[in-house]
Amino acid sequence: MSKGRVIFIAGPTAAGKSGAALALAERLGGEIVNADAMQVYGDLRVVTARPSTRDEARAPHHLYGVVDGAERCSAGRWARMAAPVVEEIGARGRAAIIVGGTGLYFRALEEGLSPIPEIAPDIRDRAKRRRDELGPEAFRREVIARDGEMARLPAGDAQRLIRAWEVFEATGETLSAFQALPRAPMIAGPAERIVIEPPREALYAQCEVRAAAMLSAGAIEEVARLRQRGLDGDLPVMKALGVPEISSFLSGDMDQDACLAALQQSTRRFAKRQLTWFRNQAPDWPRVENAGRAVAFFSVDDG
RNA sequence: GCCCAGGUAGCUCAGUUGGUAGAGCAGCGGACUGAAAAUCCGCGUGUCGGUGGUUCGAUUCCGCCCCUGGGCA
Repeated sequence: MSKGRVIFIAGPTAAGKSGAALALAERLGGEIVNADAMQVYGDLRVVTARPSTRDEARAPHHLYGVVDGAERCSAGRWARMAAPVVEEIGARGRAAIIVGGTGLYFRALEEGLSPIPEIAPDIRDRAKRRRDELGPEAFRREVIARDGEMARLPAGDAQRLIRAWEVFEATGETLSAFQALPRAPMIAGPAERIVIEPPREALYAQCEVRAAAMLSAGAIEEVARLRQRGLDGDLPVMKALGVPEISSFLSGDMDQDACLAALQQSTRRFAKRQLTWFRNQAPDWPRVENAGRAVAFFSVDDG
């Protein structure tokens, strides 16, 4: 009946994606797969608004909290985990409902990534050190000298320039040469896709409600625990929305009101960036304006 | 009621010796191939409270009115 169905539910934070996925999983007898870059980390439950254990009991959930905060996930690593999970769900004759706000992850899964070898972490450290010693401008020039196409990147875009540098350093080939190679989708068959895109004002209001709810639901304790691990501030977990803000509160640089305001603002800004991403990078995905419509959208042509 | 001080962008304010105005914050748009809740790039969005007057020209000067603070009664 829902055999082999692969459903993508994307959209900005606080749009109601998780709830839609759960309702749909129950209705279709499906299983849920996380496509959110931060919800993969075990350390962050409250702060990433991960589904509760109660929700997780209502339908199978995959790839939530599966990576330790001391490690780095990545689009590639996630897609390599997700592809077999989706495959297995299909083999069970159930619908795979992939839900999250990380557009790049959906893209990695349906289009594949360029076949670039795994690069040892110490090479990235070297790239960072190199950028520190040369300065942003000279570092950019060094990257361009090896890979002319990287001239499109401004000197400030440390992350992409470091990536280009490390790929060349590790492989002797340019990043753009790899990116010119064909990519292979990581899942079979087309997925049914949707973007939940609520009106801006309503979405921002939801962002604010969510931020406030988080703080009174244990986010502060969660971040305090994370801080006790003494992890490198450069790790992805340390950059999740709420972690920097709550850290400032915990170290006394901000009072709780300022912390809430800061968290609300970064949540709004994040939602805006997501809207921009989907608007321009996924223009052909159908749109609905709220979670309820997303559920209805996939329920109609079931079977 | 009278006397001061103010009314300029969403907010806090600057400024124009008369030529329709600019900062910070907020906001908006864009880029996006293994850190993507990341990392970048770009953009002032305005009846200068209202209304008359003087002037070639008023946000600026003058009159009146309205509003907000503070003071005196």
